Amino acid sequence: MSANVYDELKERGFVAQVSDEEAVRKMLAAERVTFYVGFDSTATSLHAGSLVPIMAMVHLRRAGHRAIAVVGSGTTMVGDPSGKTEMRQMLEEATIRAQGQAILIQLARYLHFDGTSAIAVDNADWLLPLPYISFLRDIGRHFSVNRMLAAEAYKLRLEKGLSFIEFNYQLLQAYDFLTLFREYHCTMQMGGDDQWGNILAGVDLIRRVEGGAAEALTFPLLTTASGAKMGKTAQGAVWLDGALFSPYDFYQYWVNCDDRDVGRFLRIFTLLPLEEIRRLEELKDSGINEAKRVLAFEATKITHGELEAEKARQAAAAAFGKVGPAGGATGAKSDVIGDITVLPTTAVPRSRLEAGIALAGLFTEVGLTPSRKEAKRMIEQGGLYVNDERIDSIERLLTLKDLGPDGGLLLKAGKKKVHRIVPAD
RNA sequence: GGGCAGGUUCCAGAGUGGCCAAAUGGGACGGGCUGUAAACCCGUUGCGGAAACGCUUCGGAGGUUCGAAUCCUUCCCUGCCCA
Repeated sequence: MSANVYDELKERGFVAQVSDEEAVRKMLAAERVTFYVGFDSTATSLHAGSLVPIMAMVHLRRAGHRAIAVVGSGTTMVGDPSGKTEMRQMLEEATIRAQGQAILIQLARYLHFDGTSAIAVDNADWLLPLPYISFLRDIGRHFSVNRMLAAEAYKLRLEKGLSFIEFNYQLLQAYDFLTLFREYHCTMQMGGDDQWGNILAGVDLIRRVEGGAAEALTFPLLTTASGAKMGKTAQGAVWLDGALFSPYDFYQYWVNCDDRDVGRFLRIFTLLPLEEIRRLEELKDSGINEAKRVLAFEATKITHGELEAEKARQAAAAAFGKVGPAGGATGAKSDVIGDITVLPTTAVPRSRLEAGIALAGLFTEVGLTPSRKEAKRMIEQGGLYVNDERIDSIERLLTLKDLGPDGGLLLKAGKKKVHRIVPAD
């Protein structure tokens, strides 16, 4: 059992706040610690932001500790008001349950639940049957409304309105921790920094009710250097589910990160040794793209597997390898002219190509542009390309003549969004 | 339950009968410069149309009017104050 998991986590940037740093460090060095992280069942998939707790769990588990992943179907029915401006949309119980199941399956990919060193539970199992009055008497009496109201997490909501149901969230999360403490001797809860108050409430509750000692650790809420929330793009969340967000796009998400974020991201989202990361951080100017490719490959490998990561890498190399007629300058690395066929592809009936296809429609059809109107606008602005050649007129039709030697052709929207078209008979 | 103030396009926020597809700012997107980065500069930002123009939008439903985001009725929702 490594003596330094805590220090490793800290050095990698996983630690925002800890209840008692010395106690946690000692505990993690001396014994097999059971810890937990909760995940909301608000969607059918987790997104890139959730990788922070996931990776922390992976590190701890590798160091010999026991991980409990709690899917929060019970708490999701209530909704956490912490740091939120508005009340969360109420979801149906069946929906929440189904989403919880999906998330559990997703988590299994990283944690390989075996019932002993990685355990999966759903808090709906113990929260839903709770009897109201005895819950109030046993648990509710330990909570001070005065203190809750003073908490920073509720400040926003006191201005905008906070309903009673949400006000109970903290009690439920604290009760989760108490339950896990009792059932599994779980002594540490981790979560995003916005969960600090909720986690501490659990630590307090364990002390008051059981006289037990438990610890809290939070992760920094990552934002990108440009201020955006981690794991969000203009199109929406960076889902971990390949069906919602393709491995190729996932790979590109990391490649396109801000220079300033590369080091931080390598530490958190990859398992590369720190020495290797430090070496990559030394890269400057255009060399830093090499570090980004490593980041993208490693991160994609963890979420989608090595095969998908490799495909994504090759597709990116193909799309940005500067081999097209328009690419004057030679690309940085001409080692791999990647496999172009792994790019997102749509087959179009040959007859349509014979007749000639209006481009604005086709770009929209394959999802490169949201509407024909937008596609036309982009053509006017010189933002759409066929085989790396700028489309100069909205009259332009796509025909068989556009097919390249490989039998397909490439559509580009902007410099980065690519889609391959192949004829179908 | 009573009183007051509100619900506008991705967000914030103007607009109070025609000049409104709707100011301004932010965001986003495209172009330029670069390194698939940042910063900066230019442009775009409801849908359809090559265009003329048409269509759908201002919480929901109904109504007044030649004409409504703007007026009336009613319903839903939010905030504040009082109970």
